[in-house]
Amino acid sequence: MIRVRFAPSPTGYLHIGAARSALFNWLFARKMGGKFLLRIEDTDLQRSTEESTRSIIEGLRWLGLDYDEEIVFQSANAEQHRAAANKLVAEGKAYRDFTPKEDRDDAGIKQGIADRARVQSTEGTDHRSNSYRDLASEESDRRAASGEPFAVRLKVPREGKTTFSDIVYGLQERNYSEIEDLVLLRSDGHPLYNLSVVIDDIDMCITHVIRGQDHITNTHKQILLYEALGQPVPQFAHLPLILAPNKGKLSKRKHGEVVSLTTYRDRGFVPAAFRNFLALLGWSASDTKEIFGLEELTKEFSLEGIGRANAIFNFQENDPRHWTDDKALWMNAEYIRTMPLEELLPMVKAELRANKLWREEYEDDDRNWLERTIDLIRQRFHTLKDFSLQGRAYFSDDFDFDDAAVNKNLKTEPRLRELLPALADRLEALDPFSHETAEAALRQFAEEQGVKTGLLINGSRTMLTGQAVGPSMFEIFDILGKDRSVTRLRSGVPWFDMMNVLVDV
RNA sequence: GGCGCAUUGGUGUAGUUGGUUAACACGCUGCCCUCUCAAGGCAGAGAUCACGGGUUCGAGUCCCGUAUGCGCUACCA
Repeated sequence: MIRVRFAPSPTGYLHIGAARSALFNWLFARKMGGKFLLRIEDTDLQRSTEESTRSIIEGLRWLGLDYDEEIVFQSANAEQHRAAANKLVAEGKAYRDFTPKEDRDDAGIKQGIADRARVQSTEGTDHRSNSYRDLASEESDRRAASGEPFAVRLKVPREGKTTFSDIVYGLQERNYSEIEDLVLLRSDGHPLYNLSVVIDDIDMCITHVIRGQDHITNTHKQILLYEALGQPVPQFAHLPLILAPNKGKLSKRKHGEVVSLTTYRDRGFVPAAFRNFLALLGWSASDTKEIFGLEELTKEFSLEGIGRANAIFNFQENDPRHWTDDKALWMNAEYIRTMPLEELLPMVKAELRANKLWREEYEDDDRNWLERTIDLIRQRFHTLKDFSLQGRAYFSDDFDFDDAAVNKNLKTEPRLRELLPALADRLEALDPFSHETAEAALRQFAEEQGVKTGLLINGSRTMLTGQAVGPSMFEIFDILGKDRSVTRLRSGVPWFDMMNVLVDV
């Protein structure tokens, strides 16, 4: 039975890279009929927050990635991790290091690594040599018993190498000489990442570890631990990373909200669309298909289809039109206009409700009208937000007029101020009032007045919706109905707004 | 500094065991459609497949080197 896990550390929002890891794990589990488990790696108690845990769970739910079994909180297993480390000490596979802990701040660490490496290469000192490694166990026990603080380090063999075959990257080798005796337990007894991961993965019977490529060097250390513990080593599949447009790391500090999954929910993405986009970052089916529903995705997915090169998440920070990857935006629009209406409806409902545009009649009496309207306006929308923003005039009489639209479609022809109310009179007299009759009436009226139909059409569009763009005008008349159409054509609001503008100037 | 990984048009990717004009999607340009804007249709620009050697009749595909980028190198995860 295949068992995989998604193991985020709850130190912030759910990063889209992590979300993709979760997706790939989930897809693999579902495809293989295995289990997808969730483990919260909250061993860093200072940085872990409950809020972050909540947002991770919410994010997974939003993407439709349900997990099996209970969530495992890594911090709850600390005792077990310690016991494993102590067992390794007792067996002589790990040792106590009584070297006093160095105090280093986060910023100094990267520099410290480089400095130490330089010293090592120029002076030939081996930072890996540790005098406590071969301390007699009696002596070690005595000092520990006397209360002297110590860290526990794994005894990495002097000679040899670790080897594993990564499902994505192929054969990986690393000489033991390049691996430091890693710390398992801090001097305050706190278990460290590599230990905890291995113990928990063993405990959860994980068969395949699918995670970011940044863990590839950790994998060698972890294999050493599996071996020391006498446990079978799982399969590994490392994923290429998702990078920023400058090919740098994608981080919240530098790039802000584009990297947070919740942003996509809040800005009106359809989960299926974003999930589809995410799946295509670093993975592809061999054919040219790109639009995948969940079932298709599950069916087509395979670890072999994952590429090795890091992918760039292409967005332009200071351009609202390209605030995130163009393809993601396109994908979302594609889903909005083509997905089954009954799947879209609940999302639109939530959006309208959040903006106080929802009416209960939409559930029953006006259900049909709602469906027709949504189906009509969704053709041009890019996000769910558009239903309450650009689409506002369809659901409320209280909507704004776009300045550019007023300028272009109304202001340029002052005669419209009389023509449109006159058109309203014609429309009011219609019976029945429909797409066809409205069109015929408008065209005839235009001819009588000696004006272009386009003038009346575009003017009407702006009067009725506040916008310069939108569906075919006669569809709008039909959807809005006679009363609202007529009222809005007679309304002086946009003209009034314009006068205000003029007065202000 | 060391180790590892990667490198196909602006971006995401295809390119089967090496074989004619390097394919698809997004984006971009133009045209058609048209009451606007999309969608859709058509056409197009954009890649000496990072660079340099080599193997071969023939290399994006194999080998070596170089460069660049990224990752790791912590008593962080």
